[in-house]
Formats: sequence, C-alpha cells, structure tokens
Amino acid sequence: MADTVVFAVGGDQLHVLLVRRANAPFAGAWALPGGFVEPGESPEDAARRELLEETGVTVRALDQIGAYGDPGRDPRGPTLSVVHRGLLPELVDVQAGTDAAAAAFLPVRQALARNTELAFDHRRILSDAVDGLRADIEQCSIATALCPPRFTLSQLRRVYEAVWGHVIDAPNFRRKVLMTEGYVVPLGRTAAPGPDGGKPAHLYRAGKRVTLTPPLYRHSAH
Amino acid sequence: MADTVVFAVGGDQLHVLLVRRANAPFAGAWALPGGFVEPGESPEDAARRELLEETGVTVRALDQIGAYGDPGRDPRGPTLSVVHRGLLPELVDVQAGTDAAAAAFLPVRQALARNTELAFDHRRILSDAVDGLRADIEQCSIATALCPPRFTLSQLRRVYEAVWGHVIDAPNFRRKVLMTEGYVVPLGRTAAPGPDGGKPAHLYRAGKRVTLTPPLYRHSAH
DNA sequence: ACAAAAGTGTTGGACTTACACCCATGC
DNA sequence: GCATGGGTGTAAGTCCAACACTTTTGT
Repeated sequence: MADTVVFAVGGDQLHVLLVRRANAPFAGAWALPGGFVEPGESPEDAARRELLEETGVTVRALDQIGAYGDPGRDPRGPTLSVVHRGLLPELVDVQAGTDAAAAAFLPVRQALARNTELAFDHRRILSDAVDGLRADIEQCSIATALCPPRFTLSQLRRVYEAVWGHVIDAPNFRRKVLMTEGYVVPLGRTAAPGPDGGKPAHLYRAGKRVTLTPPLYRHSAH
Repeated sequence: MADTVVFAVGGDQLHVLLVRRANAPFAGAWALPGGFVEPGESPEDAARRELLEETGVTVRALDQIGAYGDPGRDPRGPTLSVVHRGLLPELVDVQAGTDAAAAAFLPVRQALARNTELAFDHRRILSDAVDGLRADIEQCSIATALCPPRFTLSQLRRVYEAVWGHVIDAPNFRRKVLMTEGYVVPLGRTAAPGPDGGKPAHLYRAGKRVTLTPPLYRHSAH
C-alpha cells in the first residue's frame, strides 16, 4: 500500500489532509489518503495517483517517511504501507473521490485529538509524521515548501511557529535565515503590507540549499 | 521483502555484514542479508529470521531505515524491500547459510569501493544507511549499541571516530558525554589498561536516555 | 625514567538569546 | 498621531574547540 501525509499551514495552524471513509472497515472515520500499489508503479507513483484520485490534490514532491507493516494494522489481513509526506504552500480546495465520503484539511491538533477517530494505524503514522516534520524543518530547508513561491520572512517564520507550536523571536529568526547562505534568495520587490498596515516586507524565494548548518534551533521561546 | 544492514566496529573501522550470493541474479556479488516476508510476519520479524538463516547472527534491536520499491530494482520483477538497521557491539563470528556462498563483515569503505560489486540497489541502500547512522549517532544514544555492555569512554569515542571517519578531541568528548544526563551510567569498577600501559579507565554502561540534547557535533577536528 | 592512555583546567571565540530601538505604512 | 508589522543594533550569557597540564599504569 501507499499512504500519504500532506501538510499545509493555514491560519497559524498546521493542517493535514484527510479523507472520511465511506466503506468498511472504519466507515465514517478519517484516514490518510492512500491505496494499493499497482503493477509497474513505484510506491511514490501510487501515492501520487491515490492522492489525486481521492482528494484532487497534487503535490510537487513526495518524501518517504516510513513503512508500516505491523500484522493486524488492517483487519482485512496483513498489509504493508509505504508512507510519503507532501507539503503544500496553502490550504487548497479539496474534492472528495468516489470511495470517500469527504476530504478536507484538518488542524493537526484536532486530527490527533482524543475524540477524532482515525482509521487503521493512521493516528500513529500521523503522529510520527508530525514529529518528523518538526525535526526536518530544523535541519533542512523544507519550510519553503510550505510557503508560496514568493514569500516574506514573516511568512516563513509563521511556518516554523505553526509547525513547532510556539512563537519565535523575529529579529533573530531573520538573521539566522539570511546568514544561512543559499536558504532564501532576495527578490528586488517588496510585498504589500497587511490589512493592519505596517512596513512592507521584502520578498524572497527558496534557494538551492537543502541542509541547514547550523540548524534553526526549536528552543522554546522565553 | 526485508533486507538488513548490520553494523559493527572493529579495528577502528566501521564494518557491515554482507553475504556473497550463490545464485542468480547477481551470483557472486555481495548483498545485504534479507529475503521475503512470510504470511503473518511483520517486516521486522522477517528481517530477523532471514538474518539468522543467512548469517547465523542475531541482533538485539532492529530499526527501520527505509523502504525501497523502485520498479526495476530487481531484474526478476517489481519488489518492495523494507530495510532495517541492526547494531552489534563487536565483529561476531558469521556462518553462511545454505543459499549463500559466504557471509562476512566487510569494512564499509571497502564495501562501497568501486571494485566491489553489490547486488540489486544495495549500494544505494548501504550508502543511505551509513549516512543515517552518521546522523543518528549525533542526535541519539545509539552509539552505546555499538559497544559491549560495559565500556570505557575511550571505547565509546572510538565508535564515533569509526563512524564519522575522523578523530575527536578526547577531553571535550568526555565532558559532553558526562554532561548529557542519562547517556552513560558510571560503574564503580575500572577496566584493565591496554597492552601499551596507560591509566586504567572507568567503566560505564548505557543509560536510559535516547535523545542527545544538545547533540554531539560531528565537526571535523582541526 | 619514559611512553602511553586517562582525565582536568582554562582560554578565546563563535553563537544564541533577549530586548531596546528605528522605519514605513494604513487609519 | 498612533497602532502594526518590518527591520537593525547590542550586550550578556552559553557553549564549544583547542591545547596545556596532571595522573596512573606498563616496560
């Protein structure tokens, strides 16, 4: 099998893309989009296909984050699921596929809440995926994948704050990001200020660097 | 499928456990021990069973480090291999199984050398596994799994040096390890000095901590 | 006494953090 | 003017790399 965890940031909260299952087992429960790998497909191909079929969503890149093969994870019989992670720059519109009752972005906090039922071992998978994202964002430049093509440093900072769940000192964040050569590339332009006014911010795009050395530490602020 | 990368340190060099294939495809080439998952097995169970069958080796813990499902990785047809990593405290004796011409620990440097033929995509898998080990040893307490139950800090340091491939300042290493609460636990005893004399070192055992905060940085010495 | 390995002390520099302060825009 | 968010400056503290130095053993 191939399941996918798609993250996006919206409203200062980290969201995950889920589908509501129409059929047994776990009918009515939320689940990660996914399905079976067809002959000739790589697991990543299958993940991308199932994601499109079930939610209408396409992602630029999918990274493998683990394989879950515990016997008993599926009541229908032993299966092995290769799980990939995708990142989107915004909460895009979602269209539920034929075998899904619904598809939507849920805040991760809500998806992992006690009263939300997740199918199979998807609670465990999602929990691992969140931990992995929090770690990777510290060491790698993947945070730009959660931003639009052109973004301000405040937008990038809000991605970190949403993923880590705490505020970051803006001046220090700015210095760290700009000091890390190749992380972001300045564009000449400046963005329009927000609805509350404020100084217009410079625009940047993602650079070519993939590893952040030194990392952006996720110490709790204050 | 389930393949396994077993690491051990010997003679100041990181070694990996390989089997020499007796049958086609890739007859005569080195390969990671592994095989097919049988019904009712988890991939980890299968990895442990195949490891024992092919090499006679048992490991305490196996950690999943990835799944490789590129169509074409096996000339016989599409397969998916879940790869696990095992760590041993020493170069144990190895017994080749029935369908292997030989089984042995090879220095990683030699296994990844140009003139060593590795079956399937096992060069890629091994390369990824080495990168992962170098990263994990920095953040987690897994280095103790490459040491005997009781070890000196010099032994632990030599593990890091073998994995990273460069020397580490012994005094600073000592401070970092002892400062990280729960990483190692002092035993009352002291070890016998080496053949060249020297002051006898204190003995330690692994503690309960799994994550190293702050990490042991792998900066090149000098 | 000498070599070798374990272990302690110390100093300079790099980096982080926290916070004060200035700039530009909308209302 | 004032609030809001962008951006700069800076001082205190922390941490690490480097290396000098002491301790304890075998030969």
